[in-house]
Amino acid sequence: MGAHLERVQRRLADVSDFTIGRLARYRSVLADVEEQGVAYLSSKELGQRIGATAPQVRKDLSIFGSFGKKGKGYPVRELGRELDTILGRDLSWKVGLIGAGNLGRALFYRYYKDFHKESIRIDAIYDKDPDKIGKAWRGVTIRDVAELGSSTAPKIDIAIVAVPDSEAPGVVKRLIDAGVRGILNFTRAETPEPEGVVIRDVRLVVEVDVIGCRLNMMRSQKSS
Amino acid sequence: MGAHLERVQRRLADVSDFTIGRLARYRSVLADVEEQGVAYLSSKELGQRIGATAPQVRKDLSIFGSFGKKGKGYPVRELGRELDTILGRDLSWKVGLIGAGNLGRALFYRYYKDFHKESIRIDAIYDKDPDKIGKAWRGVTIRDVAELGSSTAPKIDIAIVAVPDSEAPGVVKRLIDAGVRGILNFTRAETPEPEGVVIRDVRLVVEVDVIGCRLNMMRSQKSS
DNA sequence: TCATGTGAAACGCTTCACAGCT
DNA sequence: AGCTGTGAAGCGTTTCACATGA
Repeated sequence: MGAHLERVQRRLADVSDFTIGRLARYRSVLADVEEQGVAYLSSKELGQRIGATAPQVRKDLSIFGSFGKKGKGYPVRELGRELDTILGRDLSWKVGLIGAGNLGRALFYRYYKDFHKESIRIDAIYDKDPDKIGKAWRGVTIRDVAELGSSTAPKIDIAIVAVPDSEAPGVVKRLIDAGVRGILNFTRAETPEPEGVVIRDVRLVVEVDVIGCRLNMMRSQKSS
Repeated sequence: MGAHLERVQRRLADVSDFTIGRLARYRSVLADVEEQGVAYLSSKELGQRIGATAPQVRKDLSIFGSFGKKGKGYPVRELGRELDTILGRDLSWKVGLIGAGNLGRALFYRYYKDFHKESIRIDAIYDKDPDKIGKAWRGVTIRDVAELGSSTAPKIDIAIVAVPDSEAPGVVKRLIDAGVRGILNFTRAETPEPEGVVIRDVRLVVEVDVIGCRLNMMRSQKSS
């Protein structure tokens, strides 16, 4: 393993999810501007694209090394590749979708559409409905969730969970037993996060509640 | 306006989105346990349900008053109503969906299904596709986005944006012009957040990247 | 002059410890 | 004994100011 990669991985250990989220968005911006033929981007420009300050961008990137050229900015292409490594994208994780209902289908096609730009592809789909099992979306066959973890089933690193709320706890348990270590959960279910497993939740109702609360807040400030 | 409500609104002013997000989840838990006939819940129990510590729960709730009974815990029903007020749920915001594609449909039915438990209902849908305009989902008619802001169109407080990425900037601008003050964005687009407007983003690709990065991190820790 | 990289300060969130009530 | 409410401490993140280099 190269000395550089080793340093990246050591430093990665104490980086927050906030920072990682921003790194992911920097990468996405860089992919966009690279396509447009831009060679250098300053921390200010990069920050503006995602609503972050210039010092924030510099701090984030400086964790892993000195990629910028003073007086010029950051080399778009080079920094993009660097972020691919930092984010672990070069390991090309296998992403699986659990739940082929309305939401599952929507997510599948969103990621499918983004693939050209974002290089994240769902390459396995699981459901428990016999009517769906055996069908395929864009060439990806829908398999029986019961197969999960069996030797015949395709291996998954990251699972996107879009099953009904009531089934989520069981599904998550099964995923973890099957060796899946990363889970993106779209259900209301609260799932314990065992050591060595990464779970992130997208809570649709909470998102709307937070917005409603902020609006409530603004209303009362104005009227006082 | 009552003195109590006034105090809630003053304190709301300097509360973080983290706290608001937890308040929303407490409310959701309380709705669940109220249905099961539980009368009191301790900060410890409430926290466990969402993966928060007991002191965290107490701090969060103490911002707005003293709702608990020492030695007993928090009265489920009462605290639930209180959180409804704090979150501004009693104002019953009008929620609109922009974009009636795969993702829009999925979100519509998710919220529709949750309505019984969560009381968030999408009551207006907009799209630009002539084939979709005029159709209805569960009795909610799909209208032309061009109508947005016109006097004939139903008023929206909070918009859920699920249009293609390329159209998002224009749609968001139009929403703000039409007086919408809360936006939940599911596209990759980066949109400036003008004073007085609340925007929250759900970035599907970033979520997967963060998980991938954490897995990368764990891998290298183990192997060293 | 322009923009990076970075230690130090500022800020905000979470945890802790314990007083106080039932 | 059990659990809440809360000031203070601890910890982590962001911002700032400036030294450094092109």
